Amino acid sequence: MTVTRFAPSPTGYMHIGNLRTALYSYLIAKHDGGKFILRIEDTDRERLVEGATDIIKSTLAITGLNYDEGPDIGGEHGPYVQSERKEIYMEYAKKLVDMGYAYYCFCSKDRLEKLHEEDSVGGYDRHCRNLSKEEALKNLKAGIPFVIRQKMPLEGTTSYVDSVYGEISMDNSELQDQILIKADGYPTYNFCHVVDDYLMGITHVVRGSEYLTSTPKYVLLYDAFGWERPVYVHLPLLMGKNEDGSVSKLSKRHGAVSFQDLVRDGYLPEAIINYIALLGWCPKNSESEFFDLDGLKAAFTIDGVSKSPAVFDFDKLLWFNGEYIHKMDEDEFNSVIYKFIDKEIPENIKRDKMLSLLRTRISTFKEINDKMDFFITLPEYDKELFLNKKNKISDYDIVRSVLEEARLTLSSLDAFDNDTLFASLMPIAEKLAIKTGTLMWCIRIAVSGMAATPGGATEIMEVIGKEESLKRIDKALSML
RNA sequence: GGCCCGUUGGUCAAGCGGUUAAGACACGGCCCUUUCACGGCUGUAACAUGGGUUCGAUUCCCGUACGGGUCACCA
Repeated sequence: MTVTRFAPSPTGYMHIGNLRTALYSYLIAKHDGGKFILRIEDTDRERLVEGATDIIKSTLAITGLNYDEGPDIGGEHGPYVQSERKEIYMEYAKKLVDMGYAYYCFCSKDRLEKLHEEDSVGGYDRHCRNLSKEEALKNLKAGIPFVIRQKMPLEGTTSYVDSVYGEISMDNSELQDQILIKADGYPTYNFCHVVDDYLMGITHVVRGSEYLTSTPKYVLLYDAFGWERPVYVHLPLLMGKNEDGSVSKLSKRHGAVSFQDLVRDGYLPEAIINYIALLGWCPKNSESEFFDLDGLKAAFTIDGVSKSPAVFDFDKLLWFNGEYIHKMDEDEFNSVIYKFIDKEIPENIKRDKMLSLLRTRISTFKEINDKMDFFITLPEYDKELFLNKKNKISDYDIVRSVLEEARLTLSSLDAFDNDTLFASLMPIAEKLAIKTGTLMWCIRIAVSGMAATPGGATEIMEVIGKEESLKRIDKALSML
């Protein structure tokens, strides 16, 4: 059975690149009807951020990436938080020492720093690699702080097969004797993820391609223990476009790059998932770009994963989001949008009508505020706005005639819905011998103060009501 | 700098030895229309570069350039 995991570090918010990794990991498991595990990698006690785990869990819950095993819900391979598994790692590290694949190192941090200064290339000089057992034991007994390092082969090469990048080979001389257990007794990522992946039965290790060159070290660990190596699936990185046109790893300076930022800005989780699924992966035989989670589960295969880094395109996300919003039904939309409306809506305004006008014209929920402003208060505008070449309005005489006629008609109306308004106003066009467009243009400008509006003149009037409509027409008349 | 990986329009990308080199976003035009949006139609725009291999290379191999990643008691 395919078993994958998402193993984030609780160091803050949920970066969109992390989310994509989680998504792909989930999809690889679920495409095969396998299991998806959540594991919290909190061995860096200094970078720990309170609440970060909750953000991870809530993000997975909101996006529907439900895990079969993990913190809270448990499972047969628990615990799922690495800090609670501390002893396990030490046990395995000692095993490695006994087998000759690792060793105790008593070098102080000061010594290492000095080493680093002297040798600009960096790296550890393997000072303690050949310490005798007796010496090591003596140091241990004396209570000298230690770390445990992996003993890399000095010669030869190590290679493995990645399922997206193919065979990766590294000269063993490139491999540092990396630290497995830190001086504080906690394991490093380099070690504990291998132990956990093995213990938890992970069959496919899915992660960003920044691990491509360190994986030989992990593979060596599997080999040392005699464990079967997992399938590696390294993902191309997500990039952001810089102002100067260059690209670099997607980060905060590129804008809203966390899931919660995006949600706060009015993006739909479904749209975010749909968009990032397509960043670095392409379905086979695709006719549509729209996928919900079930669709992705069915379509996702590793051979569709791309090797080259992908630039995160906010424009396309925006488009996706708009499409998702436009597809929502009104009730659904209305139940979500109120959270984003940050101003009072006056009594005279027909709220539902206004929202339905706006719904198909926004791409994020947040846009609702700016777009509904003119309903609430008439913007300042110049009377030149009435002049319009296409409608053959070149002077204000015709505008005045239209508005005076419209005012007369409107003030006698009882019903003020779109159909009634349209039917009542149309005769004016005939009377003044002008086109519908010309007629409505004048009225729309008067009641909106804008050249481009959501909805036509009569729709806008229905929303703002009779009194306000007349007031705005009077205002226009007084300007002319 | 060493090592690893990558390179198809501005962006995401299909392609996997012979194609008029798809499609989507963005951009331009036209149509629809009481403006805008939606929708429909349409246009501009790409195989980094030099060598091979081959009857034939975007596709395979090598070099170069460019881009990215990595060289932590971070993950």
